[in-house]
Amino acid sequence: MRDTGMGAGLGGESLLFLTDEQLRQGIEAMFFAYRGFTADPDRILTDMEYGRAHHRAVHFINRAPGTTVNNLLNILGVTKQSLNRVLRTLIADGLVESRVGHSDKRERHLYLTDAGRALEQQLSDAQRARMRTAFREAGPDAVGGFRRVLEAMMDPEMRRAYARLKENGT
Amino acid sequence: MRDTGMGAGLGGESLLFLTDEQLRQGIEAMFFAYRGFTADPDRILTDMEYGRAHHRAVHFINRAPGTTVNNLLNILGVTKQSLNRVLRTLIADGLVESRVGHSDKRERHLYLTDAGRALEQQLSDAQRARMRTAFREAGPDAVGGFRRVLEAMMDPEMRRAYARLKENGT
DNA sequence: CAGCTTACGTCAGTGTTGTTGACATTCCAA
DNA sequence: TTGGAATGTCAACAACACTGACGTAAGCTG
Repeated sequence: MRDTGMGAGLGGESLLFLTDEQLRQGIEAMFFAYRGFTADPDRILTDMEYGRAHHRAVHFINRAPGTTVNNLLNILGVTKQSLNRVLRTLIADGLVESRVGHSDKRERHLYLTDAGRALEQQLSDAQRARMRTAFREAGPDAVGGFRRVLEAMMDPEMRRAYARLKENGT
Repeated sequence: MRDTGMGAGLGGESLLFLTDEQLRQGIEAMFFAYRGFTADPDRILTDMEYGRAHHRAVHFINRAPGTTVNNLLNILGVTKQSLNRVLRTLIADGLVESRVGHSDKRERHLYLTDAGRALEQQLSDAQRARMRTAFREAGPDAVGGFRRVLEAMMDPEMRRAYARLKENGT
């Protein structure tokens, strides 16, 4: 762990800091913030035939074009049957394209079509706008802390998936 | 907005900071972290007959004992039909008590029973443990940033609800 | 008091999203 | 080549959200 990196002088203070009340406030902050986080895309999606699951699929396909169903499954943390229902409608509506794997024909590689990219853009614009406002309001210093705490809150497996996507984007 | 509060000297840097890539990473961090955030209570709840909705109800009733149904509705952001289904089972199972209002007899005031408090304790222990570990790992400085960004991400209405609960806990 | 509103509960119907179970196809290795 | 593992699809079901409609009790107001 990185506890030692905090310096000995902070030991007492950090213990004092983590009162039950502070932790409870952190929990509630996560709850309320996540609501805000999903509110804008949700509004857009309900007008269409889609839900939050479609948003997630579109987001990560855009993020890692050519990804396989199995890979997407691990990232999203749902069963393949659940994902498949979503993918089926997205493919039927011409937002996602599924190409049979070249080397392994069992695999399907997923890509956004132009229409899919347009939807992703619309959804992500709304979500990024809120994130941008929040980052600006909280100040540059806060953003690092925000990201560090969130990363530490992830399950190790998800943490690795997150890191892989970060590299992807660079 | 509070943009001006950041000082003129940070303008360029903050603009540089908020690249699309940074924002997308923030979005993905929220997604993965929220999964971790709910994972432990979810595991406990599936063993019982309950779901995440029951957890939320129990959490906020514990947090604001004597709260009314209407108040809880606003905090949770669900329909009364949806909340009622949850409350009905919790009351039937003896985890929540519903008392008719003293001054306004239309209102029902909600309290946890001893059994309800026990469940809340069990769930919140797990969730707080993860939060504590994350806070420790990220360091004391990060916690402030974490909270500031989350608060800025909330809808104004939820922000007020959050602030009210914070005062409650003090 | 009469009529309107508020707070709460409930019944019925629907949609999204998760689950398990069963199955087809493809790959690979014994 | 045969059997097992991996990948993906189809079908049925459960949880939990939603809307809409209705009923009851209590408060408020003219």
